Formats: sequence, structure tokens, C-alpha cells
Amino acid sequence: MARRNDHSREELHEMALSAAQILLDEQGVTALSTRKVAAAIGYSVGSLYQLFKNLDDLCWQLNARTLEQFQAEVNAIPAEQPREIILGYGRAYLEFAHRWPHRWHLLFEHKSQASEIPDELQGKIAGMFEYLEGALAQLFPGAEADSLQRSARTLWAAVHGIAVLASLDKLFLNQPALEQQMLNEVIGRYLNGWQQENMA
Amino acid sequence: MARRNDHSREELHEMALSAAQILLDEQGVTALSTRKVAAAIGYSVGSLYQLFKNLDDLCWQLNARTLEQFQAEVNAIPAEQPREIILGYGRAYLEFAHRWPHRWHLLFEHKSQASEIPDELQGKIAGMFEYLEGALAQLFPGAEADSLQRSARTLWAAVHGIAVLASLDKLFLNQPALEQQMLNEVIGRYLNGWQQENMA
DNA sequence: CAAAATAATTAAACACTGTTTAATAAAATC
DNA sequence: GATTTTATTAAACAGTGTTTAATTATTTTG
Repeated sequence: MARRNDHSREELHEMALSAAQILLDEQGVTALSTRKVAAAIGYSVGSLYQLFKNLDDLCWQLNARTLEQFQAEVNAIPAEQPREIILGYGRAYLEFAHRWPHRWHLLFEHKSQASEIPDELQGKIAGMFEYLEGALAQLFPGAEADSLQRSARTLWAAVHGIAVLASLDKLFLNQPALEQQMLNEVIGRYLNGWQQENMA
Repeated sequence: MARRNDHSREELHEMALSAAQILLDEQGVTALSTRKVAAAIGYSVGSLYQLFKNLDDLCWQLNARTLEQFQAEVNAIPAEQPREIILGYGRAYLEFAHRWPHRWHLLFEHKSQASEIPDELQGKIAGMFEYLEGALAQLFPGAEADSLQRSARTLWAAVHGIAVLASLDKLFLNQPALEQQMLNEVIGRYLNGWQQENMA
């Protein structure tokens, strides 16, 4: 039943990733299994292992796609004032986590942490930090590189924390537009507090 | 081979939870299986299902223990100035996540979210928010209840975000005492920024 | 062009997982 | 002491990731 020329290696690779993404979107991280992906593309599990080192490898590649997609959305944000850039980034982050809950979940699954992060992905993440660092550098021209790098991560951690707890339903608070308000407040107050330091 | 009077139901329950906790601490979330817990206490899996509804139930009870332990540590923080209380809470949180990485990981495993959060646990979490809200209320006597509740969650989310990304090794930055600095800055700047709002 | 080498594909197996079931052994009740 | 209730277990079911050996298709070689 082998049929090598039905699809090239590249086509198969693409088919598998697409099928996996659909499975992920529709049924969540736990439904993402080698057998289901194989069945979805009409091949056996063994053939999947010809295309991917293992399931973790497939997940990393899925994560790379997710990051590319998010990065494209972030790049589409009009570059206005630095504060608006940072806020826009946070909004995009929260919105993305809501729109693609399972893709976003897979990004931070501890399981994937078992194997080491591929260099390619690490580069993508670093690029996104630089985006934030650039906006912060505009706001704080006198700040040291260390400080800017740390602050970019701190702001990202804060936004990420909001997204995590919201997705886990662990905020236990019914307020209208809760996440949006939390986002506005944490970024606004953080930046104001920092500016205040520089004036004293 | 049944031996009903070797251990009472309560003893068995305690033995199972303790064994599960050791397994969790030593081998991580993925190693926490019904068969391993059963083997550790010298009973069959079936007997475990007499004590717990399922593995998720066992995990919830493990999480309840973890929260109790953390709450005890938080309560041991000397009640000083409100800012020190909030900072102390954040420090305790980061420290706890480092000292008990797997217990802390289990707390936020999405898997456990499949079944609903037991009321008991929900109450424990609410209690911890109140702790933060109390300190914030001292700093901002004029603030509305809504605002205090939201801010407590925002600060928690920020600290949680730092802990998550640090535990996932996703900060990609080698700075001495990075997490501590991020913590100090996010709390300090947030509170300063808020105070600034009230003066304007 | 046919034969040999290579590579892809698959079915089956292995070692796990959570959970359920039927049979058995022990304790409690009558 | 006989009967009912309960605890316990081994076995089974349906999954999982991954590996293996055998088969089939394609390429390369003679």
C-alpha cells in the first residue's frame, strides 16, 4: 500500500502539520496524537516518524507556525507612539490567546519543555522581545540596555500572566472587560511608575 | 489478598496522597500515575478508585495541600507596611515555585481544568486574593472595591507570569537575580504609577 | 531492460497510560 | 454459623508514544 509518488516529502510534511493544526484547534492539546494525525492524512504512524523526530518535534514546528502567525499580527499594528505600541502588543497578545486558545496553550505546555527549544524558535522569541525593547527605548532614552531588556520581559510576563489566569478561569471576578482593564492598568501604571523614578 | 484491617480508609487515603506527593516531587507531573501511586502504597489500582473518584480528583486534593502549605508560608510573613506585605507575598510566591516546582506546576496544569474546580479549593484561592486586597486597601483607602479586587488580580497575574516564564526557561536573559529584580520593579512601579493617578 | 540496492510504508508489537468489570476474599450483620 | 455487604484484586478495554521487522515501491546500477 505504499505510494511514494502520491505526495512528495515536502507535501506530506505540510499535510501532517495542517492536519495537526486542525486537530489542535478543534479538539485541543490532549487530542493531538500521532495516530490521529496519521489517520487524518491517510498514512500510518510509521510514516509520520519519517517526517518528524517524534511528537514533540511536530509540536515545536506547530509552535513555530503559531509564533509566525502572531508575529505577523503584531507587525500589522500601526507604529504610533511607543505607549500605544506596547498597549497594542498586549492587546494583540490577549486577543490571540482568546482566538486560538489551543495553539496558544501548546506554546506554553510544559511537556514540550522536555526536549530543548530549537534554535529557530528561540530566535523568533528573541525577535519579539526586541520589538518591545524598541518601544521602551523610545520612552526611556537614557535607560541601560540591561534595564530595557529586563523591562520588556517584565511587561511580557505581566501580560502573559493575565492571559494564563484568564484562560484557566482563575481570576474569579466578574467585571466587564476585566482583562482589558487589567492590561491597561498594569502597562499604564508600570510605565508611569518608571517615568516617576527618572524624575526623582 | 485483601486485608481490610491493615489500614483504615482514612489511613489509606493519607498514604495515597503522601505517596503521590513524593512521586510528584521526585519525578514530576508526568510520572504521577494511578499504577505508580497504587504500587507505592502496596495496593492495586482498583483500591485507589475506592479512595478517589479518579486521578483528577487525587490531583485536586494534592493541589489543596499545596495551597494550604503556601498559605501557611504567606501567613508567616510579618505584617509590616502594606508595600512590604505585597512584596513579601510576591517573594514567597516565586520562592515557592522554585522550591516545589512540580507541586506548583500541578496547580496550573490545564488538564486539571477539565473537571470543575472544587468549591473548597476555590475558597482557598479567594482567601489569598483577600490577603492582597487588604494590603492594597491600606495603600489606597479611597479606592473602590472593584478597583482593589482587580488590582489584586493584576499584581498576582504579573507575579505569576514571572514565575511561569522563569520555570519554562523562557526569559532568555542572564542577569543576576533576574526574577527578584523583575518582581521589585513590577510591584514598585505599578504601585507608584497608581499613587500618581490619585495625585493628578 | 532486468537485477540489485535503496528507501518508503505498513502492520504488529512493546511498554506505558486511565478506567471499568467480574471474581474473590474478608468483614459485618443477622 | 450463615448471609449480606464491602474491600480488594486481576484482568480487560481503549487509549497513548515509539520501535521493529517485513513488505512494497522506487532508484540506481550492471
